[in-house]
Amino acid sequence: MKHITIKDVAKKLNVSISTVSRAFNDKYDIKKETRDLILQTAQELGYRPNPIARKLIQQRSFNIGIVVPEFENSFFPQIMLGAQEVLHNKGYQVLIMQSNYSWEIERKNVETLVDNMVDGLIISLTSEKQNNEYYKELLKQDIPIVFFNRAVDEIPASKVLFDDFKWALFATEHLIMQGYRDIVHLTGTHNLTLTKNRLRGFEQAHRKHKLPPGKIISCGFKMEDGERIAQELIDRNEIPRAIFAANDSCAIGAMNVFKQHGYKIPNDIAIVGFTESKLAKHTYPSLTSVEQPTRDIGQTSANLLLEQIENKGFFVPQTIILNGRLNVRDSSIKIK
Amino acid sequence: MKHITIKDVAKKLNVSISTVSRAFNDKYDIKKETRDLILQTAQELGYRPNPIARKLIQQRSFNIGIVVPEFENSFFPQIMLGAQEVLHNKGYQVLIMQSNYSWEIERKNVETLVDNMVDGLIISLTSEKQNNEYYKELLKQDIPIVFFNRAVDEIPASKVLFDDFKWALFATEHLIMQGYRDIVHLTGTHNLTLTKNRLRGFEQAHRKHKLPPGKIISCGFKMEDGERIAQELIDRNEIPRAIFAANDSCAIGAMNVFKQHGYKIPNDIAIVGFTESKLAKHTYPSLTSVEQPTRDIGQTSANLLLEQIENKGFFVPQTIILNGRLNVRDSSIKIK
DNA sequence: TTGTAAGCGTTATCAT
DNA sequence: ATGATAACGCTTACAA
Repeated sequence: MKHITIKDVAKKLNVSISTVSRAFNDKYDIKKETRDLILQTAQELGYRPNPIARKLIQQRSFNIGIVVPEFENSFFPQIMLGAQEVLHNKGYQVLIMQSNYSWEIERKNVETLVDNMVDGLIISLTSEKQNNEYYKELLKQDIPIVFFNRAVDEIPASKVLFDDFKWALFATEHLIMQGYRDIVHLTGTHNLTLTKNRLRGFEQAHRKHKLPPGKIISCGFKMEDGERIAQELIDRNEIPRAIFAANDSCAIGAMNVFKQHGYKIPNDIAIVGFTESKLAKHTYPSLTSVEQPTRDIGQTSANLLLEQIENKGFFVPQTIILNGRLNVRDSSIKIK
Repeated sequence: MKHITIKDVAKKLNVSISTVSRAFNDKYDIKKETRDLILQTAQELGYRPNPIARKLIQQRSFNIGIVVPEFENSFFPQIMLGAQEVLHNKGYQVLIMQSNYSWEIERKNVETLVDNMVDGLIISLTSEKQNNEYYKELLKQDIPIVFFNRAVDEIPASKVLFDDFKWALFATEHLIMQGYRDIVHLTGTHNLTLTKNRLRGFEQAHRKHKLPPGKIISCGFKMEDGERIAQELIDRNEIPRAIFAANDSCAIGAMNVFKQHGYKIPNDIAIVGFTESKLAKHTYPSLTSVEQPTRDIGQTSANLLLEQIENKGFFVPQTIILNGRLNVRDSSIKIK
């Protein structure tokens, strides 16, 4: 079955295709009656202007592309919800792609989106090294991009970020204030800026409170990472009094293993996570964690992007840093 | 900055645009040397064939659209991962859109995807009523669609489903075998086929074991729904001995409220959920639940779609029903 | 107010 | 093996 095109409508009414086109694009002069007639018969015929053809000529699509590493952890989904809200309101449709934490796939994703002529991109980087030149090239071609969550200084684009240093400092301080000493930090994936910043916060907290530096263990962001580290600590009989993990998955993985081995949380080991996951509230005991303003991140990114789309050519890249919250729960309460 | 087009490459090498085009589409005759030369200079110039133009003429895009209600619960994300795996392997890119449980947005999503000329669609319906005529129309236009999770009989398309009846029966039987009586079923969202099927399974289990019919409470799929129902039961002092909830969120919501009021799970109330969420393993106590083969659902849907794309015109809609698993955990263990 | 025709960046059908 | 040229479905000067 063939698609109904502008020609079919034109033929049916014995008008030119430009007239039909005009009926669908208010900005031109056209008699009200003809327009109504055209719109009506178009509807009857089931005609919808083909946006592919439209894109080809107008070079814009009213589509926005979002690329995220995954959406299993409700962190990215919530951000996308926030972004979608704003973008829908402005008449944009949102195309989402996931990179699966692979920079090659991320690259393909972005290319696909660009190929589809999205008007702009919202991206959370998977790698801080691999695609930088490519992104710079896109930016040079005046394709609006906003990065969030993970970004790279050398890419001159707008960014929506979180102050990992500050909140890691707060999270660690919280443990210190509760009276815990001998705190171990389980770091995130190696080499990531946010990993480094969370680590810096951890260290700064110790300095600020004139404590000897805390122990640092390279861990990772997955539950298995936390499980592995906990097992190693148990095997080596080096049980810390408290743990500050670089994210919730890792914290929960460690917590589970400790629990299985009979350790009580927080009585034997207190634990604090980072980047509030849906799980934190529901684990036993519930997990103290730093919450990021996910919805706000999405909205802010979208607004920044829209601004950039509207002032294409002469806009100044902005970096917005949003605030979070420390949700104190049972895993780190003060023990008597 | 202007986009580099086929013309730029042609001009640079003093060949016709058709030759350049041929270099990019193996199927035509072209001298190896010219092709290599063209490909190389194209690379240097940063030229990539514009897929929009390509789509316009070829009427295909090697893009597949997936529409889901949400991706906060890891259920849909895992399915998409499975689908993406298969589709990437076959050279397709995957565009994802979320309907937010609104059939209007779902409609817009599908329209956007069709407008972008995706070669096929994988959809989980949000409503079983609202867009049916539209989908039938698309199918008539030979647009390949596979529905999964939620589908409607009257739409003649391929479907990948789960046997809700059977697994609700198993789940309920599990409670019965553990010795629990006075079981209450918290149903899912009203009017959905899967809600009805889970309910039927619950009832059938009672019949099969010659028990008086269990109590049924209309609940919903959200955590708040479960919380509300639990609160009502407590207020009315109608504490059941066991609960079979239509999904995990609802089960967990109810469990939390009961726990807050001092009830022990499963000693006072046993609970079984449905459709394994990531949470189930981590709640306290851990939640017995029916697990759907999410990854398999995604892969199967993708394969069905690819088959359909390749045999466009004459294919027979298939319905594939996949198997699940009951993960027995602490919330429903036998009490002494 | 409406029609004509050029053009968006490709591919595909002819010739050559 | 390569080049002209029509076509894909639409928008938009320009002409009428």
